[in-house]
Amino acid sequence: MPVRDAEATRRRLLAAATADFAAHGIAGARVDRIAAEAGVNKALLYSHFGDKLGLFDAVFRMNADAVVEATPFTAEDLPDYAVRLYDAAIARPELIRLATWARLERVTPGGLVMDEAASDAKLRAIAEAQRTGFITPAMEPRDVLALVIAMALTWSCASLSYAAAPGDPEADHERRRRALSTAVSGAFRP
Amino acid sequence: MPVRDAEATRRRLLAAATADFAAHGIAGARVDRIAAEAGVNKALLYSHFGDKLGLFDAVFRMNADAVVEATPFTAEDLPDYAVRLYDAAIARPELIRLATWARLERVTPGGLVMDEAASDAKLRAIAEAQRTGFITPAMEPRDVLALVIAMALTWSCASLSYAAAPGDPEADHERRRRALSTAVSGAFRP
DNA sequence: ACGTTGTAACTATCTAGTTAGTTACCGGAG
DNA sequence: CTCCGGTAACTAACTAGATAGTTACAACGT
Repeated sequence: MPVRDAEATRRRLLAAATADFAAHGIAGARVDRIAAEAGVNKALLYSHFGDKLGLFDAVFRMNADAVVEATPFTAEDLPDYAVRLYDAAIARPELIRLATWARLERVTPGGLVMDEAASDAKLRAIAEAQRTGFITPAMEPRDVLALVIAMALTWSCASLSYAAAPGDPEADHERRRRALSTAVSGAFRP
Repeated sequence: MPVRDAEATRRRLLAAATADFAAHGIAGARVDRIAAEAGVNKALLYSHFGDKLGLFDAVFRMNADAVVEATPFTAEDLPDYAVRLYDAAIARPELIRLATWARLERVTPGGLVMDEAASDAKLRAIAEAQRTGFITPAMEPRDVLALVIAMALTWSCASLSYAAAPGDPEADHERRRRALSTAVSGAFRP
């Protein structure tokens, strides 16, 4: 590999920035700390990303795409989708933190993580599952989707009720998965 | 009223600090801005609250107590409790934001808003409602409570799925209340 | 030779927290 | 009633360090 590699530099910056923004938020993150952690000169960071906000947006977009692609949506089996989302949120808390910072410090209302296309596809799948009797037709698809996601993130690191600790015994996780599955199953039964 | 009133000064500081912390978080809030907004000298702020974190903790405790007392818990009617919590979250988004900042920047795992006593009382009420057949005994009370709260906050300003806008038409709120009520009702049915 | 990649040092501004001193209030002595 | 002294409430100005962003210049590779 070459001594000079703009692409690799960019990746190192994004990795360091992801960690720092997830830990401290936009206002709390430090540009010098990120550059030092990445082993990159600060001026180089600015030439790549413009400013601190530009760096945050790049970090957020990258990670939001990753998480959406990582957990495929199954409208005809919402409990399973919820459980997989629970696992993803526990396994990668920094993504949840990043999204929460973005919500608080950047975009105020509306959708956040998913783009229009990803969201639309899920909504259509829910409508179809309502027609075929997997999901109650008593709610609008967008409310079904929002509720399932909220339920899956009940114990996430940004939860206002009760956040799971990283070192919780597997039995706790298993108990929550069962509770979540039961609750989702009942909540949207036709 | 006296020209000098330490208690009134304290209240003005807490009010200004609540607004600033809710808007910008701990790292983003500015001590000078808070003092100026309250019309209080900065040194006075420090004599009252020690430092920035001390001020935040005072602000958070005050508001957390207020919200817990404002929405009484009814284990035998969880859908109604959820709807009242939804309304509270929409009406006072700054409380939700404050709690979310606290979660991200201060306490990492475990409970957040409620103290031991308030939480215990709710958990016992849920256990009782499980015995009397209002709530499924298939889940532990703590999971029931966490899930209900998470569901009620599905559209709150800190939601990762879809945040309600302040100016949403009443029809949207009504639609969400019905969806929430239906979902909660189904999720914990025995 | 020349654009891309990289660096060290710098600046202007901001920020939490402090200090040394001033003013209103209040209870008691005269 | 009024003067006095102590104390609590309050203030202007300051400090030391941090912070985002810039500049002028050097080295690499092709």
